[in-house]
Amino acid sequence: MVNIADVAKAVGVSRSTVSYALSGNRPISRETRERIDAAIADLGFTVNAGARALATSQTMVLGLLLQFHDDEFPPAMLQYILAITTAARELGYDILMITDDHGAEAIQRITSSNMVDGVVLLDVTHEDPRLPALMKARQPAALVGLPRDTDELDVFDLDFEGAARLLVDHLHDLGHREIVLVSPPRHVFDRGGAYAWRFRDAALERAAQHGLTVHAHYGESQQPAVERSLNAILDAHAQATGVIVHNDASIAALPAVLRERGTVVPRDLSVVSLYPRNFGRTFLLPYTAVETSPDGLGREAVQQLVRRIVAPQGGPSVVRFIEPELTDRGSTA
Amino acid sequence: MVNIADVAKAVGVSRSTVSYALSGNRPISRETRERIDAAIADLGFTVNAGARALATSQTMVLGLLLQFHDDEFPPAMLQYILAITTAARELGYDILMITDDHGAEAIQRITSSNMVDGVVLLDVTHEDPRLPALMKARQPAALVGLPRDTDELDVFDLDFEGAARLLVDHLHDLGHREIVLVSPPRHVFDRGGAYAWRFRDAALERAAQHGLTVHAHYGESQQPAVERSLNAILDAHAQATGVIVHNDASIAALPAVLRERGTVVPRDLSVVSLYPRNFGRTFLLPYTAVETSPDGLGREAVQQLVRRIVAPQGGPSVVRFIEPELTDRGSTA
DNA sequence: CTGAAAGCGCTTACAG
DNA sequence: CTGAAAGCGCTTACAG
Repeated sequence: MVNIADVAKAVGVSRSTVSYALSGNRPISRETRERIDAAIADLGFTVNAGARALATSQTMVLGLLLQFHDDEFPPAMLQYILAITTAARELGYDILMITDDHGAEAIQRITSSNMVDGVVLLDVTHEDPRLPALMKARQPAALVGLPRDTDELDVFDLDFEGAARLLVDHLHDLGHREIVLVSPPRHVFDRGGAYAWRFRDAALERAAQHGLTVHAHYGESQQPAVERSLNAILDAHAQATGVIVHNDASIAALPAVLRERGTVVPRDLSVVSLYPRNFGRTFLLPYTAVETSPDGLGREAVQQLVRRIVAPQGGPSVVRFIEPELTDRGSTA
Repeated sequence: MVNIADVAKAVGVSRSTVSYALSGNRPISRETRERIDAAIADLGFTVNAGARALATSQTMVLGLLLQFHDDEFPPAMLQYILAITTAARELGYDILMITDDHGAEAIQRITSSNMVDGVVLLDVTHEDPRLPALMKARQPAALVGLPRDTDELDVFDLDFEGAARLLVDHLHDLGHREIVLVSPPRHVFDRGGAYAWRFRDAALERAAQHGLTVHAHYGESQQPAVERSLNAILDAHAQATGVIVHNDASIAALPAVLRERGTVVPRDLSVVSLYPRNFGRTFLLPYTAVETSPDGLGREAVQQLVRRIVAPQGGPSVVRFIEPELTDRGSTA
């Protein structure tokens, strides 16, 4: 292992000079700087991450906490992971992936041992059991998903209420009077996935204002139950002219289900939904939809987290709801 | 920050005694050990990861290198990530996720700075540009995917040749004489995804031995091209009685395509494929298939990597091909 | 069974 | 513009 002392010796300067040349934290004469750079390249020197972390109390690593629930939709989760990793890298940070079942313990483990400078929490629930551990940690955090109590927390999420209103309005404006809503599975509600009821309740409320009839149902998240439940729901409401699908697994399965039923969109049924734009690469999703943005959400969370790391007392906590945007793909009439 | 000196002071012993109590690397009297444990719990002490890494030259972190190509199938990739992270955790390691575009530089960066004790490489290609950086690294590696030159490398992959033979034999034994093969997209071949041609070439060879006619085609990886290409391929070979799909995106899209075409499996067409068992949770995949095993593959790779870390000179390099297993789901006749 | 001390490889006030 | 030295928080031979 070539270390900073080797470089210093090769150049004939002190270790501190090499260190300052590395960090730029004090002026170095052009000549010594160049000789130092040359020696570093020559010897193939790289700063030892552990030593630097020990000296500076900064690891340049962020923890990413996720839990792969059964109802999680793999493509969505992967998109979050990639977006967060990329955003972090752009700011000079690496990502420590934590998928432990016991998130609270994992947070305690990586923060108290100083393995990370901050933490990103995915899939935050209403009463997220990981939050107490987070509050005790020295390091700041950024959440994706809305907890009940947002005090002192930086939170990022889609504006699901707004998205629901946008979609209900869209159907209402087109003249639909009876619609079906396919929500996430019941156990998403049970475990506190606030996005599920935030969307549903806002949709129901808006529909009531419009005098619309809405049949709200839990969808499923795993095949073959997804198809079965979609068929059962559609069977039960043959007179409905529109459907709002707020359920990744269900919207992915919908095209095949509708083909099998001989239902033509939008002639026989209008369909609107809510999913990341690039799901369309993996699935055939020709539906008018509000675009959730795992990329944007992940990126904003990371940026805010890094801001906090750099300036721990940098302003009040933020709760940011991404504004929903509707993309019309002609699946409504 | 409470450190080991604080614990030592609280108990009235030396720092080394606390350290040895922590590691168990030398006998400690029961009484002192208990008082140390109590003090640790009391003060909420946790070993500082950076300091330990510096002292031991071990980080207990593994690097996981992946690149999300356009042709990558999200559910498959996520499964690898989760399997590897879980397997690592069971052995006491955390995962540093690296998704950089320039894998070689990233390897150089995390290994030379000693951020990781070893590296897992996903999606290894025939002439993988990351391998030179790997050979230069102090840390050992485990590859998932077969490179041209496996010297000194621990490599894990499915036995794609065996899988191809198994599927060809299966169709042949049922009396099929003309079959279609849907391979990964052309650019997977171009960039050196050896699994693509290993499967195809073995299938063609076996078919020739049997006197079967095989129409081999590149499939696509992104919608809507996936459906379009499947339809074109099926149109072109209406007389074929069986199809082998070696392409995640295509097999996921196949049920909808066949419904649309009015093709009933296996009455009109026999279908066999190759995909991870639990794709069936996300997609409706009622097809007889060889089960690829991202979980098993990832786990074996991690276990071997950790073995190497613990015993750097521990035996010759291994190239392990997982034996293919056929699950009959009745999609052939 | 336990302690004093060197060392891991950095950074950064302190001095000049 | 540069150097000598303390310190970050551990581990582990060396001694007893």
